[in-house]
Amino acid sequence: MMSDNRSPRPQRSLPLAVRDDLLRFMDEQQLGPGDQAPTEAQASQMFGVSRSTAREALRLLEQDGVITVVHGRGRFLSAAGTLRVERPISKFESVTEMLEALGYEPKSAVLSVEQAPASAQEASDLSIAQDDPVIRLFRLRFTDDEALIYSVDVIPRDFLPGPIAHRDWSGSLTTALAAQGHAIVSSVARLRAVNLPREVEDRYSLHDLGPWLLIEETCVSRSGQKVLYAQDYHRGDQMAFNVIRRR
Amino acid sequence: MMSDNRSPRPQRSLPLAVRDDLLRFMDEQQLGPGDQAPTEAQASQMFGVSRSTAREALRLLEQDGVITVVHGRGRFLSAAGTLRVERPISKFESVTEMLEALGYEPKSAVLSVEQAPASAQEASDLSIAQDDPVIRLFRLRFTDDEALIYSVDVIPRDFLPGPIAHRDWSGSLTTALAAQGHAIVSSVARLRAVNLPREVEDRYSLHDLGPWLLIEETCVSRSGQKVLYAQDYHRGDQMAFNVIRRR
DNA sequence: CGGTGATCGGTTGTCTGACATCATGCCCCA
DNA sequence: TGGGGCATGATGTCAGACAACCGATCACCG
Repeated sequence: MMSDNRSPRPQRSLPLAVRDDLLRFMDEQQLGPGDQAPTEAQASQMFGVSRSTAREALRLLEQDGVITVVHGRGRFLSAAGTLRVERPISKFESVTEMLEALGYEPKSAVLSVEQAPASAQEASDLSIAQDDPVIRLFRLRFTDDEALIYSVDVIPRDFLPGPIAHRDWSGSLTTALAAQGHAIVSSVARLRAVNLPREVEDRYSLHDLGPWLLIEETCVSRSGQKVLYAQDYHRGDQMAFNVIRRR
Repeated sequence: MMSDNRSPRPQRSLPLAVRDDLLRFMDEQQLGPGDQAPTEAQASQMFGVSRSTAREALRLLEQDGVITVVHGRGRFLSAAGTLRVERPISKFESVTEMLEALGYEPKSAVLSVEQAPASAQEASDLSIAQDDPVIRLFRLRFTDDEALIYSVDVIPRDFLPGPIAHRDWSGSLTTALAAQGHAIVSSVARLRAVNLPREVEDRYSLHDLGPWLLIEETCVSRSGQKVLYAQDYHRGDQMAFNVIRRR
């Protein structure tokens, strides 16, 4: 029997901790697709939590596609659990975080910053009024003199107060927004294969770098506001993205 | 107060029904981002279910990014609810299904079919032994004489028995596999922006169609077997993919 | 008068126990 | 031997209670 030595730091919620315990347990037991996962009763006893909490933990596993539930029978390992994928795109992370996870030391060149009234497109994407002031930030991420990402970020002016001239824009926008109480918790993104816009190619000498993967992303803060609209052009020969798909 | 006229048709689970009721309710009330959603107590009373069920329904909404929960305060609408995401890529669908959902009438040209020993790459991707026999299927999807997708499908021979010469390869591979008891339930995909391989461009006259979005996808069946390795090249100017991201 | 800590009402998180519903396999009987 | 009822074990739902947390109010004290 396993002890519930989880007393010192709940920190994250109990169900999350139990979920991880369950994952560890099933990993140790070398369970494969089709095998039965611990039942609610077993899980609650194994880890010393109530059935509700155990049930919640199992539901988290179901949400991740690790198990599927059959009423009256039990829960069973699904095939998706065997597919481990690192950094799925469905997990939000900032460009900075992503590059660091890839082992790059992300350097960032600020091409320009400006404050301007929102275009119709931007206003629509950010659910603000047209001509509301926004900050537009053009940057180039690179490593070892190799361009990796050309990005355009649009932020409603209110979310990032203070003079734009004296801020260090080379750092992470998401942490800057988080410092203002607008931590990003989710986003909706759209992926397309494109060429870099001609004028960008010309202005920054980014010719002949092949196709780019454009990610247009609207980011939502914890309070439910759209705080950032980003267009990130990723070098196709350098960057790739993984995703788990389920029926 | 709302009545619980849900007696005749449970059908789908109770929490799912309550979730939809909640969505309708919040829509009628014209709640916007930042507004508070019904509490667990309110929801359980409104729809005549226990608090556990109401809680579960609210959790489903949270899972969809419609609301965010704050311990001790309540649940609040997120702007993500206003961003409706059609056909998120995390939801598995076959190329045929996708094209139909886009309103295309997918026509499919079989460029070639062959049986051959698996390459090292293919063997690794499909977790089979090198030189195990596989079927290789090269196709072009198009509509109105416009090429949309160039695809290469690799299937271990065992999963699709019978003579390969007399099969209609223009239909959906996933349904063919499902008919053999190998229905695809999940997959791992990798997205990249690329140019079409030179020899493919030349052979099929696919020049000057701009960048392509390459999706390399390993599909697994319910029993956990890897039954299909697909490379789908999507025309960048025609196809785009959406995804919801969460921290 | 102003700051500060206690208290309270509201909300989500967790626990306990019970019953309903569903799926399966066994046993008994016709 | 075949079939139906039933025991068993699993998830689904219900009810009630208490804990943890947050925000606002209010009384107290310097």
